[in-house]
Amino acid sequence: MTKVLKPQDFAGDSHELAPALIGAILLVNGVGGRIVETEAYDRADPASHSFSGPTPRNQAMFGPPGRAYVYRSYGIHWCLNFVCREEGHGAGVLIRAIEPLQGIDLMRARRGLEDLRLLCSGPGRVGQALAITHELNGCRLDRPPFQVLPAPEKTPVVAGPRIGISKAMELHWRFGLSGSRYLSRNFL
DNA sequence: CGAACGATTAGCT
DNA sequence: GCTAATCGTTCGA
Repeated sequence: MTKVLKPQDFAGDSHELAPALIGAILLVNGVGGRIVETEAYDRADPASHSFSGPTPRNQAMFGPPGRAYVYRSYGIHWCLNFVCREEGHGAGVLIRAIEPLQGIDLMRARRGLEDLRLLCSGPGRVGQALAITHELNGCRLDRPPFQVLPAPEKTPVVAGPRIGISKAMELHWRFGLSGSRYLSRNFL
């Protein structure tokens, strides 16, 4: 019986939780794999959706930690975040890439793609492969359909600038599993 | 009420 | 490397 991460495990700062989640297992209805890339976002961070305070879209970020914040990206993709820190703070960790491990055939069917390497290597791709939609916004991560298992003690993590943002580029809040071939992009 | 803009991706040059 | 696709959210008038 493997222990799942509980809400209190998500109570830390986003830039501390994001690297700690590298190597953790994320499953949605039993489908998913190992988290190999994350990014941290914070209320005091101009690049964060929560920077300007609560709005209808980002309300989940201001709710209790240990829940999902799901948003639509570019009108096309669904992206998954883990809400962290204490309730009302508006911090979260974006799940940018996972290494496919379970339900691979189903993920291939959802993505219309064979290549393992392209299956979940990007936040929009993760959303499509795991069938993430707005219905999961605000849902607890320690209950079905979610399952999040902790990362091993020794997990080599690398950091770098976040991707696709135009503000706060100096914050190196993108984290990856060192040497993984399932990253959305390599680290310099 | 209108307009600009994305925490992106796939496909083409 | 460059750009279209596509639409909800946010902000200014």
